[in-house]
Parts: sequence; C-alpha cells; structure tokens
Amino acid sequence: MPRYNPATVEPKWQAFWAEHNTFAAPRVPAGRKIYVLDMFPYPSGDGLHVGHPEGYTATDIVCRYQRMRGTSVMHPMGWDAFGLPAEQHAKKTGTHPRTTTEKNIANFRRQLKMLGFSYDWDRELATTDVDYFRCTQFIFLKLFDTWFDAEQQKGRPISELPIPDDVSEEGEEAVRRYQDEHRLAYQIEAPVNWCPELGTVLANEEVQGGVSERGGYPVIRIPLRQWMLRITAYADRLEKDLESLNWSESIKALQRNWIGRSTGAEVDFFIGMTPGDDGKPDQRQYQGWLRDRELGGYPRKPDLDVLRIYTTRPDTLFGATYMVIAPEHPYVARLTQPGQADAVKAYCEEAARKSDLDRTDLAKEKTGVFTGSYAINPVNGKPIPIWVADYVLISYGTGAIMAVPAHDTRDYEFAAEFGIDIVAVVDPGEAEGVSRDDVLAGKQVFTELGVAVNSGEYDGLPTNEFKKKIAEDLAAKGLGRTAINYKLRDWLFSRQHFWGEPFPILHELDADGNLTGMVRAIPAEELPVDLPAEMKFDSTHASPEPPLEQAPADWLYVTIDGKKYKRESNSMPQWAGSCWYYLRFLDPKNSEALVDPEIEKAWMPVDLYVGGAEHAVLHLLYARFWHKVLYDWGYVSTAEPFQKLVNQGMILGEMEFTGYQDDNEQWVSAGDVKTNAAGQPISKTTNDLVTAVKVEAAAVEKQGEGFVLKDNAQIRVDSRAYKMSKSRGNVVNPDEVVREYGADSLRLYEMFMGPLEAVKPWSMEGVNGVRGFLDRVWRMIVDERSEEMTLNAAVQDAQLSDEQNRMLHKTIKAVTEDVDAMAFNTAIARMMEFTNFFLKEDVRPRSAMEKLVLMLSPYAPHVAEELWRLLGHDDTLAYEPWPEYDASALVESTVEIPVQVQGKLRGRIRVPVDADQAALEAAAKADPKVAEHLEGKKIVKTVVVPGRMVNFVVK
RNA sequence: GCGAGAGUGGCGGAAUUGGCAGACGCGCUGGACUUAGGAUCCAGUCCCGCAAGGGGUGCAGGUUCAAAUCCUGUCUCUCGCACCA
Repeated sequence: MPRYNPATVEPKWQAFWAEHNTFAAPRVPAGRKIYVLDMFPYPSGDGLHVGHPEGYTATDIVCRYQRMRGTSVMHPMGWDAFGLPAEQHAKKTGTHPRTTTEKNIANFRRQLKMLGFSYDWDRELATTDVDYFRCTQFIFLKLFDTWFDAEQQKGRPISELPIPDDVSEEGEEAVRRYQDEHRLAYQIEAPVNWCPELGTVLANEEVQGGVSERGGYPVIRIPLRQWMLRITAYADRLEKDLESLNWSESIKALQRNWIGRSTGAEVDFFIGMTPGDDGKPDQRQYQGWLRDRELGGYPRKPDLDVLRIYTTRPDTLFGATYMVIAPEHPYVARLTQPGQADAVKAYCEEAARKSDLDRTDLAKEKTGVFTGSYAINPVNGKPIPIWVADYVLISYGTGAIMAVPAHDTRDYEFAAEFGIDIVAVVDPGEAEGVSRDDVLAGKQVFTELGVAVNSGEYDGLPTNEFKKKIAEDLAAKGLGRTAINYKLRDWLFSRQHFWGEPFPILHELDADGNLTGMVRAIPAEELPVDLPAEMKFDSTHASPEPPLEQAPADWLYVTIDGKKYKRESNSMPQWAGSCWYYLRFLDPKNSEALVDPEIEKAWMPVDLYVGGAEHAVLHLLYARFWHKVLYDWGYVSTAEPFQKLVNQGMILGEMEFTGYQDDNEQWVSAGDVKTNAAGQPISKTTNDLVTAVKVEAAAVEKQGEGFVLKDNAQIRVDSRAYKMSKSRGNVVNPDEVVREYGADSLRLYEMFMGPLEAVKPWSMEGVNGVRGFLDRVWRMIVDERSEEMTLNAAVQDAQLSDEQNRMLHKTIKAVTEDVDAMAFNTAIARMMEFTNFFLKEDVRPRSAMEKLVLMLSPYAPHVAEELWRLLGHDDTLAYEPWPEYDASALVESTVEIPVQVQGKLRGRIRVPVDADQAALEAAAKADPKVAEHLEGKKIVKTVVVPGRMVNFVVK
C-alpha cells in the first residue's frame, strides 16, 4: 500500500505538531534569535489565495531551517480583521461584522494549518480583538499626547510644549487650543474624498486618478471634520533612517519618492495691504517694506502684505514673469480686483466642484484666470501679474508659486496659453536636446542646469552657485530663506465606518448640545472604548456622516462631572491595527503594557519581514512612523521596526493565448489590434471593436518573436499571463491544489517557480512536476510494494562511496548557501539532482537519506517527518541539527577542463585538479580535436587559467 | 514625462569577482513494461545541417585571448509616481 499519500500524511503531522506544541516560541530567546514576520492577511470571505502561501512558505522555510541551526525563532500569525467588506456585508444581510469576521478568520486559520506552517499559534491575534484595539487606542492617546520638537527632531509630551506668552495671556482655553494645534493627532475641517458608492471617505492614497483604488468608483471632494496624524513631522527621519535598513533599493526608492523631499527656497513677494486701482502695490510702501525686512529679518509666518512662495530654482527669480496661487489659497478674494471678481469666483467654484479625476483629466490644457493684482519681484522691483490656476496645489509648499515660463514646463505651457512674457535667464550652452537660440529667445523651455543670463549682477554664475548665493543674499535682506518641502502629506486618519477602532475621544457639548470644538481624551486606564453592542445596519448610507452617529444614545453620549460629551463617531482606518501588531505578537496577553520591555528588547527588531509589494509605501511608512513615536516615548528600543524586508512577487494566472475576431468572426492579427481610450481592443485599420478570444495552446505555434495560429500563420495571437481575478476566471484555489497534490507539493511548487521576488505565472503542470519529485523521494526511501511502511531494500547502513559522498556534501553545501540567500528555487533543484542520482544507486546509505530528509524538511515538512520516522526516529525532526558539509569530501582528483581555439570550444581534457599551466597546455595540445584546429596555424598566445580553461589564439 | 526593475529554448527558470550558455522542472518525441495509462522506467530535446560545421542570451556597436555577464547607444515589457513648483 504505502504509496506517497499526502492526504493521510499531512493531517497526521499537523495534529502531532499541535499536540506537542512543537513550534512554541520561548518568552525570551535563548542565545541567537530571529524574528520572522509575515504580513498578516485580511481574512476575506474568499479565503486564501495562492499568493498568500508564497511569502508564508518562504518565511516558514527560513524558520524551520533556523530552528535546526539552534536559533530561537519567533514566527507568529494573526489577522488584519477590520475592513469594509464585512461592514458592507452587514448592510446587505444584517449580519454583524464581528460574526462575518470570525467566520472568515476560522476559514483562513483552517487553510493556513492545512499548509503546515510552523507558527506559534498561541500568539495568534486579530486587530478586532477588543483587548488588541484597547492597545491601539492607547497608542492613539500617545499620538494625541505628543508634539514634535523640530529642534530635537523628536516627539515629546504635550505637557512640555512651550506656550508663547501671548497665548497664555489669553487664558486656559487658548492654551488648550494651542496645544491641540500642535498634537501629532489633530482635527481639521478639510475637503475629503467622499466616495458615494463605497459610502466612505478615502485617504488620498486610496484615490488613484480621481477614482477609488478599490472598485474604481468616482470620488468627490466635500468638507468634513477629520482626524489627521502629523506624519510629515517625521518625514526627515523616515527618509534618513531608510539608509540603515536592509531593504531592496527599489522599495527604498519608492518610499523616498513618496516622501518626496526637495530643497529650495521660500521667497516673499510684496503685494501690499491695499493695491492701487491698477492692481499694483504702491512703490513707496514697497520701499518701506524692503527697509523693514532688512532690519527685522524674514518672519516665520508671512504677513498679510506678502505672497510667500516656494521654489527649488531661486536662481530663476529674474525670469519670474507672473505668479500663480491655488484656487483654495486664502488670499484669492483679497487679491481679486472688482473687474475680475466674477471670473475668479466662477473659476474657483468650478475648481472646487471638480473631482481629482477632472483635474487630472484636464491636465493637458492649462486653465487659469487673472486676479487683476500684481506682486513685486523682490530681485528687480518689477510688478508681475498674479493668476489663479488649478495647476498649483494648495497642499504643497505655500500654495503659491512664482512662474518662470522659460525654465519650467508647466509655466511655459501656461504662459503660451495666455500670452504671458517668457524671459530666459538660464543659458543652456551646449546642452543636449535643446536649441540654445530658441531657449534664449523664449521659444523653447529649458529646465536643466546652465549659466545665468539676464540676472543682473548674477550673470555668468552656474546654476548651483547661483542658488547658493541668492539664498544667502535673500536671507540677508530678510526676503527669503532656504526651505525643505515634502510631497508626503499628513495622514487622514478617520473613516466613516462602523467596523473600525473607535477613537478614545470625547467632544465637549454646550448647553444646547452643540459641539464646542474642545475635546477630551479618555484616560488610558478606562480603555477600551468598545463598539456599541446594539447596532442597526442600514443598507443605504447616502451621506458621509459616520454610521456611529446612529449608535444608541447611551453609547454616544457620556456625562462626566455633570458635563455632557459626545463620543467621536469616526473610526480609525484599517492601517491602524497593522501599524504595531509585530509588537503585540511578542507579548499578546499582557494587560499592563503594549509589550513587556524585557521581551521587546530581547526580540526586536523584526529580522525578516516578507509581504507583497503593494504595501511598499503605505503600511510600511505608517508602521515606521508609529514605531518612531513609540521610540521617542521609550516604549520600544529600536529606531526602526523591520530590519530586512523582502517583497514576494505576484503570482499570475496560467499563461493564456488570446486572438482577436471582428464582427464576422474573422480573425484579426494581434499586430493590427490596439486599445482605444476606454481600454477596449479595436482594429488599427478600421477602428472597429474586435473581440478577444481565448485560444488553446495546442492551436498556436511560435513564429519569430511571437505566436501565430497553426491554421493561419498570418494571424498573430497575444501570449501572456494575467493577474488572477474572479472576472477572468483564472483564480487558483489552494484548497483544490492541496486536495489534488498535497500541501507539501503546493509549498514546494511555489518555491520552485522562480525567485521569490519575481512575478511568475502559475502552472498546474508545474505542481504535478514537483509532486513527481516528492513521489521519487518517497520511492527512494520507502518500499512501495510492501503492505507495511518499510524501508526500501536499497536503504542500508552502509558506507558512502566516494562519489556518493561527494554528491551528498555538494548538495548540503549548495542547499545551505541557497537557503541563506533565500534562493529556494535552486535549493530545490539541487535536491532533485541528489534524488536523481541516488535513485540510480543500488545501495542508498541510510545516513545520506537522513540528511536529504532533513534538508527537505523546511520545504516539505509533512513528508519529511514521515520519512524521518521510517528511518528510525521517534521524535519530530524540527530541532534536529542541520547537516554540515565536509569541504574535503568535495575535492575530486581530476577535473574536466574546456579547451578553446580562438575563443571557440574545441575539446575537453581531463586533468589532475592540481595540474599546472605547462601540464594543462600540453594536455590541451594533445587533444586530437584541438590538434586538428591548431594544425598549420601559428600559436600567437596561450591563455591558461588553472582549474578553469585553456584558450589558444592562433594566426 | 519622472523613478525602479526586467528582456536567455515551446514554457517556468539556471549560470554575474568576464571563463564549457541552457542546471532543475514542465512540455514534447521515441522506446520499455502493461488489459489499460494522466502510473513507472529508459533515451532524446537551443536553432540550421545527413554530417563536418555554422549560428545563438531583445537589437546595433565597443572593450577583451574570452561577454548572458563590462561599456555606449537603442527598442520592448512590467511596476510605481504623476501639474509636488
């Protein structure tokens, strides 16, 4: 009977591991430690996807390998369980989100256990656990209780915030408001991205090109009171500390790009308090202002009589021929002259109505309107017109720019559109790709570095020197200062969901029951703030108002010391729970602290963090931000949470061939098909829609660069693998794969497909292939013809032959080096070679078989345990020492060396390993094939690399 | 447009201090065993060629005794960002 049958072997060992608590992690490590973390999944109703086990298998291999090397391993798993789908399900069916969530978690847990991962399940947690979000709320209180000291670059308790005298003179309420303005968690009334379809407000990051990232629904902007987290305060540290991390350069680049640090200068342009009838500031006032600035210096906050701008190119100040302020800029109304009022008002209203989608869509053509007012360019005293245009964003820099059309593409387009002067102030010289004459004539835009012209005393300065010089000069005159800006925005931290962590915040009510604008934090010892138990779920949610506004009054309203309060009804975003779960895993049941400091110190940081690249920016940036705040408070001992990060590549569906047919079901070659604006395939010649038709692999053949129909070689077909999706019907279900081939085969296949970080197409035949390998390993060791589990007769307590020994140690060396490099695909290939070799051996020494089983066990743990037992061991192999290789066993007495003539391979010679140059050369010349090619030629040069190759250069 | 990464057989991929291109697996071809085969085993499988030989790592150049690997240019694809002043 005993053919390899994963359906019996796998559940048996899963039960064994659970019963013996095989993978329990110690409270603190004994000796060397490794903390290996998977990005915990959102337990969706669809269950596990084959993408999940890819990263999970990789980390599981590392953990099992490290246990065998005597390392203390922390390897936990949990659930990122808050999220919109459960709430939408509740709206449809009335089922409480917690019920749905628990059901989904149970399914995920079953699936993960089915795959044999060596998690310490006693540490399991879900972000929806009340005890867990009690701690999440605690961290929020800390964020609320922190201000960022820019001097020290550190978060500090709000009680240490210095209060300016003029504020403290105004009284206690003013002080509280001042503090509230400086907290890391603060509230604003801001236009938010309301998505009616999803019934929620989205973060900027969740809106892609004006539509929701999930679902692609339209998003409109409406004002709402929101909680924000001041992540921008930590931008500098978040960027700088990337350097210390063992992350791929591409992920670091993504984060740097997202943070988007730029250095430049802020400059104040004088506009005056009351412009003249012509819209221009009074020259005498301007002169007075210049003198005041020279004496008083550059103020921290701009006065009302200036327009403050940010530029990365202060060297182009002389070329600024107009200015632009964003439609939302607070000065818009003030700067609008009566004659322009209607036009400006209309323009701003339209801009406000526009969704981000519209703004992006219309990006091709610049729009704007003149305010009628002018500002004075501080370098030459010239008045320049101020425009309102939506290509300037209120959320970046100061929301206002100086426009230099000659040297900025956007300004150039705008100036061309509206006929504004273009003055070149940077001479491109011999720079490539531009015509110097055209640039100097204002007919072509030039945005690179060059040499200053038309810039008064600065003429002749190279761009970089000019930048430095003018920044100093402006600072000396009190007109500007060097400044740093970030693309990163503060984090919109509230959501209009029921199914999220409630904020531990109360809003003060006045006698009429209206919000006073003052808030009060719930003390840490009174946490958690649980969600209301009784809750009705509406199927319609047509307003952006949070569902918790409909919560029972006894939850929503609180009276403390006779004062009435209303609970915050927003909830936290899903990101909140995933910001710190790696800490809670270390000490999941601690009721006193987030994590015991002794335990935290012993296990942190996470040594290996594996997950999808889709979290390269947001999750990782948010978690790093929280970690740094906790670090500033002394709750954690490391500046960064995740030392090494690896992103597994996406697994695509099976490779597909796609042909195209027109309305008459006639084939259209893929070369004649393009996509239209709506993304549909159309014919290049007729522009008619064509239909994509799936073509079987058997019906196509390779021709040249691509594939064509076998029946009609004129018709090219597309060949590619697509992202798995329900709509495409190419989703692979892990349950089915396990049923058909077993968990070990699934694990092995996912690792064998290719490098962990690469994007790879699925292939069911490939799974079958690795299953064949496991079958061969089984037959190599087990006697299949026997009814009992019996060793194959070839497995004997015998000495290894030299060749067997070499094979064994070669394999140990390669597999060990590969797992250290996380090159699992080649490690598996080496074990396949080992198996192919020993299957041909009549005697398979037991010790060699045991070592293979140990090496295979991280990849295919169930079958390995089963074989280990058959080989005569009573206990799990999880803590057996990892095989060591013997370098002396690798040495061969002779080696085959290629011989080239003119760089072309002409023969191979077998020589002693230590053959010297002369011996190699002689042996090479003696080879008949080589001799043939040398005959009648003169040897000009002989290259001999001992142990590697010989090359003759002849004439 | 900007940034990052990648182009190697029919397919997934291996080989990177420059040194035998195609490890390993799939698929395919032929054979053995068999009532049967989607089991197993054996042999073959980069392309052209009967062979000798020639060609070959997206394309075009270059460096070198020797290039998938280094340099220059170029094309294509994937991912991310996208009016960030």
